[in-house]
Amino acid sequence: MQEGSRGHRERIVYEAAQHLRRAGVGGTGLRQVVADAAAPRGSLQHYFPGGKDQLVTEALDWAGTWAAERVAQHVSGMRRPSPGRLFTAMLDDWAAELQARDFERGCPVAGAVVDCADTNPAIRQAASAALDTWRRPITEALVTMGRSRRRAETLSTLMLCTLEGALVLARAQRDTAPLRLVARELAPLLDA
Amino acid sequence: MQEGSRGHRERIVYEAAQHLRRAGVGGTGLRQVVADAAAPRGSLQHYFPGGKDQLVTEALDWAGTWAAERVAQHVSGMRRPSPGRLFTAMLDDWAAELQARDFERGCPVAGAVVDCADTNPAIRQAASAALDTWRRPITEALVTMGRSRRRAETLSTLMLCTLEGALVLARAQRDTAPLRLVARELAPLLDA
DNA sequence: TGGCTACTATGACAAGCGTCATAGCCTGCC
DNA sequence: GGCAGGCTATGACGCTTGTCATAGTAGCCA
Repeated sequence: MQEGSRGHRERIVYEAAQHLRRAGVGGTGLRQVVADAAAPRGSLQHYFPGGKDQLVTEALDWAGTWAAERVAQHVSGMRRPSPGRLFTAMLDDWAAELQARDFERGCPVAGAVVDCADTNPAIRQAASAALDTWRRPITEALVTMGRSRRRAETLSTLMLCTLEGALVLARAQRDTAPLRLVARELAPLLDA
Repeated sequence: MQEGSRGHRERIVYEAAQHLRRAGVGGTGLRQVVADAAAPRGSLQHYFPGGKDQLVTEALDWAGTWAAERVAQHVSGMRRPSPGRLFTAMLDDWAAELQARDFERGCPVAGAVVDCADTNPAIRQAASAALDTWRRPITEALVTMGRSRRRAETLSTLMLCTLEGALVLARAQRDTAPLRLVARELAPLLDA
């Protein structure tokens, strides 16, 4: 049953990430996570002997690489690539997700940072690493689009900042308007 | 002792807001709040019969008006006002705060949204209201600086989005670089 | 067959949480 | 003086949390 086991482990990590998106670290209960993952409770201490910290850390890792892959998909799916178009695609993606799930889930990294940046160094570090993982493919794409590496790093950081903040505002007012607004306003600057 | 009493109430609200900034709603314990406020525990059920929800709501209200006043101070303190300069002043303010407190505290609104947007309608609503309270003086200032009202609304939203996101990144990597970066990048666009 | 390993099951633990009930203080007013 | 009411003190409740100890099961390999 190695397949089933690894399935359990992966499902737990995935479900933990989804819980982070919904209610942050403090609002994520381990019993609920395993229940939603349809995994046995015993798997927790078997696969994650490091406890909640380990699980949250792995969830952030997973989220970072997932976001990076999503960026790659956007890049490869663009007919005429440009920084502004990439940014717009990412924002559209998030807007659709928020809309579809009734603003239930935001960004797991934000959830971790807001709850743990000052209280849990390991989780803070994992959140920072996840942001780097997410930002790297964006930077690379911008380089491919002709920006200098230095400029690309700056723009990718700007994109992530604006995206994260727009997510907060959007969830607060249950409206995707902020997402669309920042895409519209920033695209020209990114393409300049 | 009416002074002392009102002092207690206000200190509790203030301290609750500071706890929100540090660890979000889930990480804020009421016993710790009253202890840090040097207030008696009994004041909780006396002043806040609505429980934690009421306290968090009032803390967000307080934070919103505080932020609005801070904006007004920045505006009135600027020799040659411009949207970009206002934005830079706000970001500098936050950067200094993060630096001084070792990245301990972020934005209370973000803490509330990330933890409660999907689980607590009252708090989500209070967070949204706080953002409006914060954004209004910014919008008004931009109108005074010659922008159309419609344009001012757009720009103030953009400013808040970027600020909130930059705070998340800055706390994640314990570096004020994102704050300085977005100020530098966005100022020209705001002044255009 | 027996043992070793991977995984699961379950109950218990201490700690913390928000909330509430109850009683006591202390001041001001009649 | 005596009563009323704003405020405080304190203990307890029920619940949930993360963590752990312990036992149990299933499958592979010798």
